[in-house]
Amino acid sequence: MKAKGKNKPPDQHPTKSELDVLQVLWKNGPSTVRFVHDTLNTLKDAVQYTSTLKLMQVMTEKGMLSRDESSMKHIYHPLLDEEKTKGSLLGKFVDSMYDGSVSNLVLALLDNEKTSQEELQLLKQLAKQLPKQK
Amino acid sequence: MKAKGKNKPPDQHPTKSELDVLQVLWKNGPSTVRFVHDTLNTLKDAVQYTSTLKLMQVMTEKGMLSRDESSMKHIYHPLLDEEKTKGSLLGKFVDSMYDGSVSNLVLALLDNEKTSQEELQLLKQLAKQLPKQK
DNA sequence: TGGAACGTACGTATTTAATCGTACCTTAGG
DNA sequence: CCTAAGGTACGATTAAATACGTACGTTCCA
Repeated sequence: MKAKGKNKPPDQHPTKSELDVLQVLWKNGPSTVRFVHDTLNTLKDAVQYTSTLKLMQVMTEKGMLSRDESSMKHIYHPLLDEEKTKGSLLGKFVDSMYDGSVSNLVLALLDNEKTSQEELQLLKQLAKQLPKQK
Repeated sequence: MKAKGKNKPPDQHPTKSELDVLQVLWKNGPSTVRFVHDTLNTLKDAVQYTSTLKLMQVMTEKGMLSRDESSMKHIYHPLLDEEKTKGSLLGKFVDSMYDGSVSNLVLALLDNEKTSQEELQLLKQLAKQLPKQK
């Protein structure tokens, strides 16, 4: 037997912490709690192992993850699709921040420090041709 | 006297609800609780007036808003700058969702349903020239 | 003039995310 | 065998965001 989840409706949106866990699984494939925990805490503030364990157990109850319990070290699998999930979150973000207008978002990128010089040049070009704001 | 706030450090990031309030103030200028409440609840799930009132009072304590109490109907002013606040939130979003890569975000927009046909055409053009992912 | 309509003040309940501590298994090695 | 290392299970706690109810003040006009 493998990949045994508590089959609940895989609905709701992940929280910030849950998204962090999902990112690790999407990027590295099904993993143990230990792996996810170590990966996240190399770069972050550091949290107890049991906190990560609990988080992932709760996510499993919520139907976001399933797990393979066949071996002692459980392997967790993401049940949410990366593209769909991110697409949905992006949509919500655009709605609440930019009035649902992708054009507005692109314009905002022009002023954002995350945007590289190279990207900036291209965006400026694009901006000139963008349709009027919704 | 006017615009009296409890002068606290105007730091931290707004929550979802707080952002909603700020959006109304940024868009319409300083307003009463009544106006903000009605504006938000025309389009949303509906919450009690006192909930909005309390939220805005708490935001004032946090230093996100100041208020003019000279008339009975208090007028609330946003203390956070719209561009700076949104820019910061956008940066965090790009970091947690797209590895800090604006290019990745733009690519994601190609598949998002919020993107109009018109915008889509332009984005496709842009995408071809985007720098390699970070 | 009195009461409906509309405001604010404020204590508090509810919910949920996030974090731990502790108890208890399993396994490999000396 | 027995114990240290490393897992899992689970109850409990903390902190913050949300959401109300109730008390009470002001205004205006029927």
